[in-house]
Amino acid sequence: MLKKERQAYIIQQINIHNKVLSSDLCVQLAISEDTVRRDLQELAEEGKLIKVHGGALAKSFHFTIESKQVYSLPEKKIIAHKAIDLIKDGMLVVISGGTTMRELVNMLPPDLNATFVTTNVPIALELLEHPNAEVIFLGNKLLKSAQMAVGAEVVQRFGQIKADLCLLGTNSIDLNFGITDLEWEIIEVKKAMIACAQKTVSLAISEKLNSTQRLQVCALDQVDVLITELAPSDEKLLPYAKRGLAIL
Amino acid sequence: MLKKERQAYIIQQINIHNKVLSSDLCVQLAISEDTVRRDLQELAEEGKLIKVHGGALAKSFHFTIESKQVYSLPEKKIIAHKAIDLIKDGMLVVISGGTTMRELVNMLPPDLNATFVTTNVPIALELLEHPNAEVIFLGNKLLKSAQMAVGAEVVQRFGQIKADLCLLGTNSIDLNFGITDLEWEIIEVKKAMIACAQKTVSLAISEKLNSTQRLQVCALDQVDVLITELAPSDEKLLPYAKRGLAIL
DNA sequence: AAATTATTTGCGTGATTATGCGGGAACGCA
DNA sequence: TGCGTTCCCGCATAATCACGCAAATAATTT
Repeated sequence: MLKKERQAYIIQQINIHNKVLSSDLCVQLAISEDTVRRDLQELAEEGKLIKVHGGALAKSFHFTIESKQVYSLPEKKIIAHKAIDLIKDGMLVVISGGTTMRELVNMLPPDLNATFVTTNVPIALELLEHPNAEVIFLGNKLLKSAQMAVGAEVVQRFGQIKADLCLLGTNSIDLNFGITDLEWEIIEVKKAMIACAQKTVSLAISEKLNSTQRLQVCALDQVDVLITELAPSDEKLLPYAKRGLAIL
Repeated sequence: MLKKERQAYIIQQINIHNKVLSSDLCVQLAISEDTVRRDLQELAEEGKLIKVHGGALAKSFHFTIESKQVYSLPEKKIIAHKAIDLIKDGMLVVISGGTTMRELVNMLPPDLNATFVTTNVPIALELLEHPNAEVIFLGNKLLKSAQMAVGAEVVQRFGQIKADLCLLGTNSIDLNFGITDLEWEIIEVKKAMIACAQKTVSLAISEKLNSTQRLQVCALDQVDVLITELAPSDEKLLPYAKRGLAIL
């Protein structure tokens, strides 16, 4: 990867998030911290960003935006990192929404060549920033609360897809009730996503474990892999492992 | 192999990948690195690409220009304001992309009850913020450069819609060539948008007037209304008025 | 057709640039 | 204060570049 490409990538990240961490960048770009630091320094000298301890900030950084730190909870990063290892070149990946997924898309290695299918608008937008990802948006009527497309049209078109992987942001997962969610229209779409993929991965921070909501998305045995921020050996995850789920 | 052939090949590679590595080229073309470097240098002097350490990048490789969005020009607000007056309760509005449209969506009166159809991701996201708008996203493969869905699927689905209004962000409009644009896939979609709507409105800042690009979206007589930031009586707009367009 | 001239190419040399690593200093947080 | 992280500096290495030169090729003239 060329230096200028890298720096363009950094600028892009800055424009999206208003900040970057050196530690993130050196993982995403697979280069040493020194190189990242040198890039940031160079960009700072050109006035394209502001260098700070541990990373850099956008030039237009108003410290009011600081409060929007919700997105970079370290747990979500851990989860995202684990999930990314499952995505290989050439795969067709179905991906849902949520802040964890945003983090995941953001951390995708730039040289990954995969196709992503989603119905979630912010995720699609984030995916478009990736240099090599092909993005397919299954559209229809958009649901405001979830910022995603829903309805029969979407469900039907998932039926025409054979995906390798389904990455599912999970609100509630439980030993008996499986994955559950709140709104009927969302359930419908998630069901279709699971049905069309060979392998279903549930991404959930540990506090979502053993919680339920009103409507069932799928039974536990339809989930192949469970990813949380905990170590796979954590005792909270034991019951799930016993039920045949792979734990990452 | 002739020098011209080689350079044509390099340009072609640049167009496909947005970059080339010197090391790749000298293998692919079976020539020495020196020759490659000399070719790249020559092409760089002709302004056909940008030479960097280790290879070259496409001319269109922006990353200094990113700050353009920060300053939303007041002209766009004026245009947006005029266009909003055309949207009435209960209407079905087809809307394209661009910063002007973003501004427009942003300025929509909160009590407006209308349905919007779009294929543009940022516009969809912006529309979702509106309390009463119903949003329909016609999805398919997404085109990175325009952040919008393109392809036959989209065109076909526009064919199933009868819209009241088509709001078209316009890159180039000209008396003889009508509305023109750059990429074939975008043209296809815009044509479909125009075809499905009763009334087509072109939104363009005045500097786009009397400019053309390679591909035609539609002839001038297919446009019903032209909106610029200028006063309707401005002499620059006279020729368009004479051709039967309503000027706002 | 032969000779001359101009252009292009490949190679060697040494300079320049890019990157990663180690060690110690500086920083930030508890 | 102490600990972990981040930063800065110098150095080693490898890749890339720039320059001159000579051989090869193409173009032009005689």
